[in-house]
Amino acid sequence: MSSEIVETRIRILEATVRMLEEHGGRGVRMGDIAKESGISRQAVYLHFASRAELLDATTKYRDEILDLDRRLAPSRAAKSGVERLALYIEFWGNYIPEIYGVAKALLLAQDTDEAAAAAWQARMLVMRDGCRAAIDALHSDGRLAPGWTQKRATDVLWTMLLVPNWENLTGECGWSNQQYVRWMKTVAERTFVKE
Amino acid sequence: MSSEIVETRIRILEATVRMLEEHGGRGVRMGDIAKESGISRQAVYLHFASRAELLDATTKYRDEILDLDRRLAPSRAAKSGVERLALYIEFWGNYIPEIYGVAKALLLAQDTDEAAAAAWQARMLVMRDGCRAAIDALHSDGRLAPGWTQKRATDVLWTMLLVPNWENLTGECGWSNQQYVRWMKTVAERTFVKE
DNA sequence: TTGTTGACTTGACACTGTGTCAATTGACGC
DNA sequence: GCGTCAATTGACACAGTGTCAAGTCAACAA
Repeated sequence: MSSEIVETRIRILEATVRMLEEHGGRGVRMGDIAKESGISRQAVYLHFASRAELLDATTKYRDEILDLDRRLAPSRAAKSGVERLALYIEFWGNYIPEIYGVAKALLLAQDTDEAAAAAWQARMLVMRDGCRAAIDALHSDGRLAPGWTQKRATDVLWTMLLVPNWENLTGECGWSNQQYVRWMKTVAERTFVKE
Repeated sequence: MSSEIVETRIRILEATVRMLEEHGGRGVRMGDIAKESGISRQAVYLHFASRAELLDATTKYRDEILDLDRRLAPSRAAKSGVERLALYIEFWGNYIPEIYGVAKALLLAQDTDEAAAAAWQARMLVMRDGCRAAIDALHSDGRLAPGWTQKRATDVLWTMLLVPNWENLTGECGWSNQQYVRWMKTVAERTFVKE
């Protein structure tokens, strides 16, 4: 039955998430994932053509499981640009730690793997859309600080929110995630909001 | 003569810089560097124990050649905290493109190489000192915006200036280096300077 | 002249991880 | 009983780093 195919596929995806989250996205090999799934290494390749494809599928699976859309709803429903900006940063800041392992693996695979780079980039462009929407809302309210074009402000907000920055602040600098969210909001407000 | 040893060593370092800058730090192998230096791959290992050691030595060599100290002088001589902050961002923003190839290679090697990770981290901690000095100067002047501790402001400034952010803005976002410098100054001033 | 030293060369090899291939097993439906 | 299909097993190609051993070659010294 094809439901068994699906079952194995999902078992692989679950195993991948588990391994990557456990090891912070580093040093997890195809063989490790196979072992964790309870199947042979080659069987993994029956379901995913390459490591990049597996990682890509895993991020999408993770978004589904974590109900990305529901999490995005508050920022989308915001009544002002200022609120939208704050809620988007809050969403993203709380989302990163939940996807960090998988995201990091994809981020690392970028260096050697064309397909992984494309998958990560696509993902980041989706995140950029959220930034753009927040900046646009701010602009519509007439609250975008003088000097910024919408494109330029979006670029900066997007860059600020990139995973390596979260990594540096919560890792190297020892911040809690709550601090990250609070201070990114502060920086974004001081930078982009008029008055 | 030992001057010949030095000559070969420097030839390797020069070749490494050339190759890395030319290829943006990606896909340059020990064999490529050897070929570019006009020696055998094994001869490279007579001078540098590992790829990480070579990359580390190359960044230090690059700093020397580019006269890092002289470049840092203006920000160190600044008469106010506000000026120091601006001059430090200007220094760093103009320095990154000159070391990008080598820096990127070290950054990439981090994933697989413990020693490379340590070398990069040490380098970034030196950069952090510059950030701390700027924030401290701002604080001494009583111009650090309310809400910031010196540590927290340093963390944020440091993170903002990390290479991946420069990479994203000048690469993905298509900014010129001049724009990078100008807008990072703007963000830093709005974020950290009182009034 | 011969001998030593030391940088460098050449070629083989170990190791790791990804991805491929081919032959085989074993369960299930018909 | 027969075909189908997921999965297994084991071998292998490939890339890149790093190691090892034997040999070359020039400079310098007695």
